[in-house]
Amino acid sequence: MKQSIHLYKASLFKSLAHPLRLAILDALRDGEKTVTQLQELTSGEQATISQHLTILRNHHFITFRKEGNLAYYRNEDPEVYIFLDLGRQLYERQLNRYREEIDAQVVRR
Amino acid sequence: MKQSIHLYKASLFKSLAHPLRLAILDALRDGEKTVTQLQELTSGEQATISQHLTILRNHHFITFRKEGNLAYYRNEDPEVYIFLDLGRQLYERQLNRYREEIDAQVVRR
DNA sequence: TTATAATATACGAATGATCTAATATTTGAG
DNA sequence: CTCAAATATTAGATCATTCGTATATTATAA
Repeated sequence: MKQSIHLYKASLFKSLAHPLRLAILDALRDGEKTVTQLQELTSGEQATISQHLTILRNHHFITFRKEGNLAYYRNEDPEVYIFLDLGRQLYERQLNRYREEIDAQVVRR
Repeated sequence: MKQSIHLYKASLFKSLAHPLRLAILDALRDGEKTVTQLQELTSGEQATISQHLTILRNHHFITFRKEGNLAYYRNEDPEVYIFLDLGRQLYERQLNRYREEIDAQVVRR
């Protein structure tokens, strides 16, 4: 049955379906960052960031190394960016469609 | 900054992050289906299906036509399938691991 | 007109996700 | 050892999503 596939895929999408987690992944596009740096880049609370990092780690999108008392996080699966970028295309197509609708309405008057 | 993009993308992912909605989209791969057919294919409750159809409609992934008292739903944005398939391909290894976990849980009940 | 089938909607209950605040852990400095 | 900085974890409160049940709507048939 395909139900387990749908469950898995749903959990995959869910893990990406949060603005802060997307911001974190974007911030890690150009190499590793400490938690503090991620806090500054995304303007999220310390505990909140840490929790979202855990979620992304659990899904193997990111990993980290410890150096002293700093944790350097980095992307673990570059293909997630292909995925995110394709999501961007979807977004843009829908935006264009929406614009066309608006334009059509304006013309009709 | 990019916060609104992240918000939008998150809502996009969220709209796909449900097993039943994924099942519906899959069922519509080979052409239009009535709500009753979708109910049978996905074994979801009538009201539940209808609610999920509304969510997918709001995101312009699907649309429908009315014929008599039947509603024929169909895909509105083929690119969503490229997106769904990419997710599948890229994470198949993880999927297998996860599927084993789920199946093990199902068997246990 | 009444009845029935197909679908949609409304709304509260249940469930799940996220945030906040407090506390714990680890490391290095002094 | 004690302290401070960085990060993680926990518990409860809050918020969002989903589901179940009931009701509404619409089209058709009788």
